[in-house]
Amino acid sequence: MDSTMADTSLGINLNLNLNLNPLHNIDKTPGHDYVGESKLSVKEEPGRLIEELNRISTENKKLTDMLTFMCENYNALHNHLMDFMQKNSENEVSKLGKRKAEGENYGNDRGINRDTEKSSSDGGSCKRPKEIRTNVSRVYLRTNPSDMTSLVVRDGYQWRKYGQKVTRDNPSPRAYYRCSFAPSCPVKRKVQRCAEDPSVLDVTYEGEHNHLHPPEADQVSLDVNQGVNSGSVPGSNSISSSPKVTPDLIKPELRGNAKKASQEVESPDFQQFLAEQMASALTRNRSFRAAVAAAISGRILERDELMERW
DNA sequence: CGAATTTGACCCGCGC
DNA sequence: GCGCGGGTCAAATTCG
Repeated sequence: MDSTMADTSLGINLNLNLNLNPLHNIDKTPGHDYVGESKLSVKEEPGRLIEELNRISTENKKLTDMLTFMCENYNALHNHLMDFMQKNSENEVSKLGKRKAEGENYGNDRGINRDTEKSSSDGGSCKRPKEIRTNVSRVYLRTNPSDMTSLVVRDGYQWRKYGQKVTRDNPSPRAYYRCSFAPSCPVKRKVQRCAEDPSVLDVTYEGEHNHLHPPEADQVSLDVNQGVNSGSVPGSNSISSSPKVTPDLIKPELRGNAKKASQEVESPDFQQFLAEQMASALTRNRSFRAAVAAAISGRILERDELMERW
């Protein structure tokens, strides 16, 4: 989950009411004159605190519910996207015909396996059946129209380019990358500009990462050529409207099983973790920080005006 | 100077 | 068998 989780595109409006209790927004630091609660008697204080605690608890519960709801929506959306992408890649394979479907199957360690493949086919009829490549995902990214030559796509993983080719059906070259984050990682990536719309990059991922996603510090949001909007492509097979492209190609065993995950989601620890993650994601979001800053400064100004009137 | 990228050569499967 | 095209290799070059 990243900062995009806070996106209103999920159809959820997180009304972070910063004016819940204006009294508590007032700065209580010793250096400031504070006029509000000091008039309360010592007897009234515990009751008021309990009341306040209850209010916060209720609020916390509401927020947790909203968060859970958002997560459910996100997961549902993610599943839809994956189904959609899988269906499209299947259609593509059938369209491209037998040759391509088979040709892509053995792509991986082709050079290494050449001999073994040959020897296995020497027997004549006992050719090794070529399995259908299932872990192929395709992503389209809109790039900056001012830079139509670069094929750099940042998705958090570390890629090493090992080839470039001009293909027959597309005048723009296709770049071949291998995942170099882990030496043994078999994942490959092909990047090519769309023939119809050169501002769109067609990124094909093949295989499963046998390692976890690189640490947060190494991750860069997928802004092709830095600071460029990625987006949907009308009429394309699959779309990437998320600022980060992290195809779900990590081996299932690394992902953990779904049942365990759902149990974890139920646990209070996870709920707290989720809330923390959300908070962290929100605080990383520039526009959110700006909104908070504006709201806080608004409150401070409001308080100053009140103080002046007093 | 080491790592990453470029690029021409090569390999292999497929269609004719 | 030959040519075409996609994919890969590896030496040369560039970059930090």
